[in-house]
Amino acid sequence: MIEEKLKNIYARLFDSFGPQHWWPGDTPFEVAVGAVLTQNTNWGNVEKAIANLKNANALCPVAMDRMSEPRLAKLIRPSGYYNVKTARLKALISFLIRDYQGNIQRMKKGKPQELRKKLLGINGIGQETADSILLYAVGVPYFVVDAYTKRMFSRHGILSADSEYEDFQELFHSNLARDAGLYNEYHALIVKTGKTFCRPRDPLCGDCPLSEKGLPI
DNA sequence: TGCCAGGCCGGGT
DNA sequence: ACCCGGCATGGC
Repeated sequence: MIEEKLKNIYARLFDSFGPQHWWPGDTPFEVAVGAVLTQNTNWGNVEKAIANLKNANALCPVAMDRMSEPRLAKLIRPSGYYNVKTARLKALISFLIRDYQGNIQRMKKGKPQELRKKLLGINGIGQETADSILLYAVGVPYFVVDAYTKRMFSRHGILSADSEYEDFQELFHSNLARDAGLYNEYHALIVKTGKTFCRPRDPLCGDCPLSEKGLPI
C-alpha cells in the first residue's frame, strides 16, 4: 500500500530528526524571497544574500521594488545567478504590490488554485518556487517537490526517476491528508535527509534512517 | 580539483 | 513533446 509507505517514511524521518521548524525565514515575504534565491543554489549562500538585504534594511517589498537592479544584484550576489534572480525578484514583487498591496497575507483570500496559476505566470516562478510560496509563505497545502524528493522516492521505487513534477505532487496529495502542517514537515524532513545522505551519485546510505536491506536512499 | 546546491527559461528540434 | 545551454556563487 503506497499510503502506508509514505506514512512509514514520514514516521521514520520524524523519529530520527524531529520537527524541522520550516521555512527558515522570519516573515512570509522573507520566505518568498528565499524561495527564489534558493533556486538551484545552496541554502548557505542564500543566507548570505538575505543577510545583505537585512543589513541594507531592504528586505521589504517597497524597498526592493524601488531599488535599482544593479544595487539589488550586488546585495544578492552570494546566492549566484544574481542577474537572473534580480529580474525574478522584481517580477514577483511587482505582482505582489499590484495585486496584494505588497502583503502576502492577502493571498489567502481567493482560490489557491487561481493563486497558483497567477504565480506560475510570473517570469521566473516555476512549480517548485510557486508551491514553496504557497505552502511556506501563504500556508495552503501544496506539496513541494524538489530534487531531493524526486531522487529519494524514485530510488525507493515509488515512482520512476523520469516522472513529472505533477506525478510526484499527486503522489502526496492523493495519499496523505491535504494538510499544510503535514506537507510542511514532510518536505522539510526530505530536505534534511537529502542534504545528509542523498547526493546524485553518492547514496551514503549507511546511517540514513531509511536505509535497510538494499534500500539505498 | 571538480562536484554540488531546496530551478527556470528560451530556443531549437 | 522533449532536449539543451545558460545562468554564478561559495563550500568541501
